[in-house]
Amino acid sequence: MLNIRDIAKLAGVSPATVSRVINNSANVNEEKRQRVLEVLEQTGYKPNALARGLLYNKTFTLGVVVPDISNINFSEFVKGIEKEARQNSYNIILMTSGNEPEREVECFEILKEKRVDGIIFAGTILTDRHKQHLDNSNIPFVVFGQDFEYKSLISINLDNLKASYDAVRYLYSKGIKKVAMITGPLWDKSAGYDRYIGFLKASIENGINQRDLIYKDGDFTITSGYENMKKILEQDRVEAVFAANDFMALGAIKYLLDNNIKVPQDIKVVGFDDNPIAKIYTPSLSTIKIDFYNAGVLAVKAAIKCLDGIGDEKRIPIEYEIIERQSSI
Amino acid sequence: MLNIRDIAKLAGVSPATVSRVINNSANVNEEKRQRVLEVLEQTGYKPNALARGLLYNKTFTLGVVVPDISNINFSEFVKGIEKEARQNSYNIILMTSGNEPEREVECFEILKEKRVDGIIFAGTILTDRHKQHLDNSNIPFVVFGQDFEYKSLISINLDNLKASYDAVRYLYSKGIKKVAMITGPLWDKSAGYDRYIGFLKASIENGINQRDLIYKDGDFTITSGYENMKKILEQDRVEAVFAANDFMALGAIKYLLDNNIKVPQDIKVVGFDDNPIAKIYTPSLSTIKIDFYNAGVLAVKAAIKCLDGIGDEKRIPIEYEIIERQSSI
DNA sequence: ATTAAATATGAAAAGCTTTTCAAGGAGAGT
DNA sequence: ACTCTCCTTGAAAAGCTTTTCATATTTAAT
Repeated sequence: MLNIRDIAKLAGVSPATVSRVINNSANVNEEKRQRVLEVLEQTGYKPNALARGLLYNKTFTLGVVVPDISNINFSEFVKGIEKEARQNSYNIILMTSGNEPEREVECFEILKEKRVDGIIFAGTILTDRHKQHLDNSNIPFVVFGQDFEYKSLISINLDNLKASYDAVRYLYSKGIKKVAMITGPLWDKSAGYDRYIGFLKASIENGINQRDLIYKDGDFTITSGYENMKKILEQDRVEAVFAANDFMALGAIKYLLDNNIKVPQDIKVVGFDDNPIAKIYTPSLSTIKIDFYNAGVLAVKAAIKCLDGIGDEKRIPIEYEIIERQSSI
Repeated sequence: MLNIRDIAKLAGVSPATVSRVINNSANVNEEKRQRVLEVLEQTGYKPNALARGLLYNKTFTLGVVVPDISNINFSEFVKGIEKEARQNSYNIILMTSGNEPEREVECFEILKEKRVDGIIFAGTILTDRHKQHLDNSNIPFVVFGQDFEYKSLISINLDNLKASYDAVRYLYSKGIKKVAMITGPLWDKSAGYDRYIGFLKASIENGINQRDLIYKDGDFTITSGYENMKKILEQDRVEAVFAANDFMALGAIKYLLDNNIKVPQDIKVVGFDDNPIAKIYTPSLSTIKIDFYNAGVLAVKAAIKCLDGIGDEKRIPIEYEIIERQSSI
């Protein structure tokens, strides 16, 4: 591949002059300028971003670490990131972690080697190894998903507790006596846990005794929604079910339909996430919609502001919205 | 951020020695080695990949250009790419083109600047500007989606015509008299066009007169499936509908159910893509499953082989499979 | 016509790592 | 004791671009 010396030789000028033409950084004799432009055009020469990055100590690259890009939430998130990054002439290096803390830290180290200007990380937990890495790194960090407080971390997060609380309150407001829940795994500080607590709070506020509450913990899969719905019905005849994500809600509906229980007439169902399926399914599924695309945009904006040294918001909230569809009317 | 000179100073050795320790490239006095390792550990130093890349003329980075990452097909594709790249210690720079040729070429130019080792491109058309770029670039190129023949391009593609032909034949084999189709946009050489031709071929082979064939062109959205199903029924009472993708198939089913037409008893429906929704929907949707994840894996394998100078397959086929579900039983 | 100012241009250094080359030191063999 | 090897180690160059600095040339001004 050609370098700037080659171009200079072809145009009969010095590398400095070529650089000046490319970057419009100083006056160049018009005739020479034309000669250089012509050579650039003919050769399709592009300056080596590695050399530039080395010089400026800046790569115009952001690292993005998500658990799984094929999850629609994260692909929307990444889409927002890519769009906003592009508009600010940044590119993104995309890495997936499978939600494994070890691999997450591995990603950080590789991104550090590649000298990305910032890292956007969708993760659930901050282990000591994460923190150790952060301590040794001065790369701006934006964390999405959990409400982390650690040094100069910027965190973008959804108030899962409140969103879940609102969803359950919405069901009670329809005159439901008792709402059951299919939760996600209840790790401390996880999104699934907060959603469960929101459910708890709303239920207690509606006069349900905590002992009488019905909830089963699933694992966010359709199958677990199906099976936990079964378990719930074996235990009690409830009027509404709130699931910690849409897949489990759809699994639950599937079980109900398979057993000739009408949704929403007999049992109302509300999910969480607004998966594209929610809209299409019959009956369409009421759910909490989170704008992951916008979250991605905000993450990039925060990262760029941080590395440009302007602005210093540390906590950025994500908007959500209850979408009412057939499953809970 | 620290550089290798700083580490050398801290450990009381020369940069060369630090380099030797990091890369295990030569014998180093054990005592010094320990000192260096200790400093590395304490500082969390990582060598600058830009400098390395400059030296070796190699970045261990692949460029990936897809139309839209939030499309499940492409996110599966990218997932496969990322996994296989990682296993070969490559990273990926992800860019989205929105299927706009101008932006695609823009992406190529940025990726060239960043000196990626190879480019994987999911696109539909090869304009003159694409070709001009390719002529000026010696970066290995893997194109996914269309059967491109241009210089040293490697192309990974699905035989859309044959897949569609098989799907329609499958419907006729069920004793259907006439199959209607909801096509995608019929640009020349596009996937949508090939799927239409496959439908044509299978229909003619089953004795349908081309004049009597019913097909409506949609735009791959659910809405267009819904509306085109209506148009088809206004024209003729068909027994089966083949849609060029699952979204349109689901839109069609929705229209049928809304109008009390039973699927599959009254009308059978087959889609294309095996969108995750296809499996979950009631009735579940028969479709053509394409392994996009594996396509991504193969793309990376081909790219790496090419840039390592081993192997030189130019055409790599993608496997597909008819998945029979409730909508066509 | 002469000096000051402005314009244009190239050489060189910086940014960071790796590898080659040369040299120093230690150990072994005669 | 001397020479030959082998092992260690550091200096320096290469990879590419940009910017500063100094030089050369032209223009303007007196």
